[in-house]
Amino acid sequence: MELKSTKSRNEILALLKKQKSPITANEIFEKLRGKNVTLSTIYRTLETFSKNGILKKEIPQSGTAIYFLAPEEHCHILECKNCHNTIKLKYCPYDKANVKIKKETSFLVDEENVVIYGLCKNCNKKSN
Amino acid sequence: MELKSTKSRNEILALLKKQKSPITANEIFEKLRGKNVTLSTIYRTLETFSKNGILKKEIPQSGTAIYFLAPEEHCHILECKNCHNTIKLKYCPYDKANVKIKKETSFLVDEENVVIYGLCKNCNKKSN
DNA sequence: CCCTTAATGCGAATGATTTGCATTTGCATT
DNA sequence: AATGCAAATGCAAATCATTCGCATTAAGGG
Repeated sequence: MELKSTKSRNEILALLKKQKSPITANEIFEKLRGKNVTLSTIYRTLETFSKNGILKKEIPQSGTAIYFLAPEEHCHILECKNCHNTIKLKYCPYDKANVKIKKETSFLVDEENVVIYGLCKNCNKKSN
Repeated sequence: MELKSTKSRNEILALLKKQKSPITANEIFEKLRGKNVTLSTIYRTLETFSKNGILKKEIPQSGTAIYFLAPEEHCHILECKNCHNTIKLKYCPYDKANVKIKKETSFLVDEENVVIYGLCKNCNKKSN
């Protein structure tokens, strides 16, 4: 009997569900202003949800953790560093490469990062 | 006339050169105890070196930045999450996959992370 | 040797995240 | 509906990594 249903948790989960791209704890805090949810509660909830496999937590190069609903099965999200739009890949683009690495070096790659950063079609054009 | 040669910088660079695996600012600080190098100097030096392409800085899932000598050309380092030994790959295992992604989605993957985490041969055995 | 500017030391500030502790609340049980 | 207890929350203080301000020092070109 762990994981009680509380107002804060429901708010946070609902927000994450309608969220298209990964979000930080502080952004959640901002978006829930007026709903009386503390930052520490947010952090604790995100931690709990992550441990229970409901959410995925990642630390991008900015250094600030981002959270998003854990995908049902292993897949990847392409996130544009510029506009933050995302594209969900239905397959793992690197699995074959990882098998090759395993064969050559016996090293088992940990496919830990679901989010792959780069530039989407639009932003790539602009930046040229 | 930028980038002066100073005692601190030489110490830090020398350390990084004999370092087999990526290291944090604080670890550098520990290893240079007695050499009179301040943490802020270390951070500033690492920043400077990174900007000048001498070092590469990455933020792994632990959230604490790691630094290492910038590889001459694009390549990858396999780092064991358990024993921290590293294997340097001479090629980029993911470049073909990234070309495929580009073709399919027009998304240009940013090959930002040089370090790939996982388990080496030995540690993989033990963990089973 | 002098001068300008970058580099350093030190401590304080920052930002993200965690923690201690008292209080509240969910929820299973009377 | 009342009770009990562990889990959840709020709040403020603590922690950790990193950055900054500012006075002092030292590189290295002239």
